[in-house]
Amino acid sequence: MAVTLADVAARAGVSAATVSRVLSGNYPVAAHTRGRVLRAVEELEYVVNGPASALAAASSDLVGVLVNDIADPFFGIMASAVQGEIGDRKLAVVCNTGGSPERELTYLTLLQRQRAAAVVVTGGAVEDPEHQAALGARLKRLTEGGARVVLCGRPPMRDEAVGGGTGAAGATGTAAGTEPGAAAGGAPEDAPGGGQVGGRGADGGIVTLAFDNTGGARRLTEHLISLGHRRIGYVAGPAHRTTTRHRLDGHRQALEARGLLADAEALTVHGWAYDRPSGYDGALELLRRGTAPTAVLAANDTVALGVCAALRDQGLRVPEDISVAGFDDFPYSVDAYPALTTVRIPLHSAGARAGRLALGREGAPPGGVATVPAELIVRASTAPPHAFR
Amino acid sequence: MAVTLADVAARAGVSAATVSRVLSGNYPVAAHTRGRVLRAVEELEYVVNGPASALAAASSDLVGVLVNDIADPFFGIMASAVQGEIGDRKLAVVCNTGGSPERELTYLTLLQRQRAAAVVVTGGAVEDPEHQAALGARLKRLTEGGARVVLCGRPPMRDEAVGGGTGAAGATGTAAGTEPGAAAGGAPEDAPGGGQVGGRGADGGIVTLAFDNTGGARRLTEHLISLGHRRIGYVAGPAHRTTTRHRLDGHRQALEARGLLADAEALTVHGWAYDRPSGYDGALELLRRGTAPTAVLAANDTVALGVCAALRDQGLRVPEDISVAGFDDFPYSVDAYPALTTVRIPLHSAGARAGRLALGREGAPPGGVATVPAELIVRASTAPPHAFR
DNA sequence: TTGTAAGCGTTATCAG
DNA sequence: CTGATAACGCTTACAA
Repeated sequence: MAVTLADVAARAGVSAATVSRVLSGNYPVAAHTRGRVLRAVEELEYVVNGPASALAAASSDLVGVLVNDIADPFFGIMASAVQGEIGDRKLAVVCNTGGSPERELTYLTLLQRQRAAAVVVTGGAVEDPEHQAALGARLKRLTEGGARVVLCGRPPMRDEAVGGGTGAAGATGTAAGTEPGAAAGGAPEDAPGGGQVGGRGADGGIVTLAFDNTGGARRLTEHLISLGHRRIGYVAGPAHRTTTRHRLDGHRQALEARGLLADAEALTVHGWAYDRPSGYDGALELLRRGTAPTAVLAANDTVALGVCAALRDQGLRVPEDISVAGFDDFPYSVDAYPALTTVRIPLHSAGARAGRLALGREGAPPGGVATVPAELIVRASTAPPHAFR
Repeated sequence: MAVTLADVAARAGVSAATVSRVLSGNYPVAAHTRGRVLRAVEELEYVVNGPASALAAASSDLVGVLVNDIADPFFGIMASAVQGEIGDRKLAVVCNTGGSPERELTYLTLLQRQRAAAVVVTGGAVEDPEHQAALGARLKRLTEGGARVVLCGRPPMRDEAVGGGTGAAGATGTAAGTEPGAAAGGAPEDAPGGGQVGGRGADGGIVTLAFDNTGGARRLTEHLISLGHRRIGYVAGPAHRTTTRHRLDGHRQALEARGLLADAEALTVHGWAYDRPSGYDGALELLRRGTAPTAVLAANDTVALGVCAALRDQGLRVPEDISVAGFDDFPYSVDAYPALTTVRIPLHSAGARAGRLALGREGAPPGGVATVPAELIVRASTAPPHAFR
């Protein structure tokens, strides 16, 4: 485990500096000198010492990607897209937080330690002010250290959390609430307009790609209502997470607009995760609670599959007896039985954009925040309720 | 972007060496000294400089994970399991090779440059001797540099490729062929017994977790034959990949045992990838080729979903008109329509084991090679052909 | 265009 | 148990 720059230099009959310059390629070197150096590199099978060069250059070619679980398609697709953008020159360090706030912080510190060039944090945030503050602090340190930070799939950090910018450039974006459409339904937590981290352009600001979870959920519930459903169950994701709440918010906005909000509470259950068992158990719980709903919304497609399985096991047909809808439009949702009505979020393109943003290959959106649209996809798992047939 | 060890040392009124010792914790330090140091670290929000310590210690805490595509559940599940094992102390660098040999090599070099502590290479290998040689060379360099290398989901490297061990310890394992059961069917390429990289115990040898693709495929085809199928189509994966070939091998072994090998060739098509479109197009192609098969086997579950979709679009019912089976038993395969008959490979536990092996937390299996079993899972997508009903 | 030399921030070896 | 002090291998002004 040897062969260093010096060895190559010796072999090529040049100085170490020259070899370094040839290898990094950002400095003029005579063609024939470069040739000799390159040959020496080949012959010696020289491979740069990453840590050493990172130390000297005060920068590494690592890009951190925080995900809940890389095996979950929601995160897998985004991570894959990020990876696709950063290509061969940078390396993606993916960290499974399992949705744990502590691990999120731990990994952020680990990435800072590695002097990561950028960090992409994917998926919803935990809505604990304390954690938000700690997170903001970590993120701020990261950006101060020169790392680019991109949030993909969660709302922007509040200024308080991330400790204000240099002042001047930190323009308050145009969005009124945490998420588009949030104002309409009046989720109390969404409170004050503004107060978000602005896009300090290409310099160290945090850039956010928020998902329109609220709007998507609203349209989904509107679809169900227009089909004739009045009692709509909801197997939500884990509580205290932005994704869970925003989707619920959208659902409730749609209900409220039709005066259906009254029993929303009784028709909602929270799962422990965005997984199939949560859907299965949630559906059973909903069925247990007296008058059954005519339709069930799930936290996402995976949960919806669990809901369908539970319903099937109870002898109920989907959508004849009860409609089911998911969220996210995972690749396999079209092949499920029945094909899932859902809300598509362009995870791949969002992840790719996050990757470009992380590399600085794309400019930050105005205000540092962009919203990724969510599109209603109607398939076979939703139909009018019995009464309407 | 400052605060170094020296700063902490100054603040705590000790030497840099002491701070280093407190932080790495592997050296006796007086309790109260440690306390002072720790407080200083807190106050200064000190974060170790990873590259610097990696340089000085000649070791990093990065573990490389090579996958075709992290968005593919086959790889996502394994990567997640690896990640789960390495936990917070090591960081997983996941590299999407897209199945490209060049990128595989490139990433291996990149990981060597980072002085990765270990590398886990997942999924099938490309069966090009030239590439195998290049790959062996890279892997050898890696192990020589002290990195642990684990192959998960592909057959062991040949000794030639990886350039023999120190001799003595490189015992030839007990397996006879590249994969268990391979000998029975007589795939010519599987040729000579032995010749594999032995398990040099805990020291730098390459450890392999091979999947029993051949055995699984054989059992799957036997299942179909026992159902009464005689014309079995096969939408295989990309050619020249071990996974593709081993599964095909198993299929053919089963056919040959019943004298059904004759039109196997005409009933086989190769897709471009292990994806849905390949399944869709492959099924169409199969239908186009004259006498339709009564059952179709797919390269994996994702491909099988594509096959089902194509069949459905052609007005054929699965399994009434034609049976379909997949491979891998992805989480959603049970929820597909119809629920997929498939072969389960315990991807999660295999990945977890690979992770432990990579960390040296688990001893290498005898011979350095272990085979992960594959289990036939019969569900609704396979049934007797018309003639047998 | 190329060489020289001073760091970069830790770890590890030796004394004390 | 603690403190100097060399490495570690590369980058980058600064010279030549």
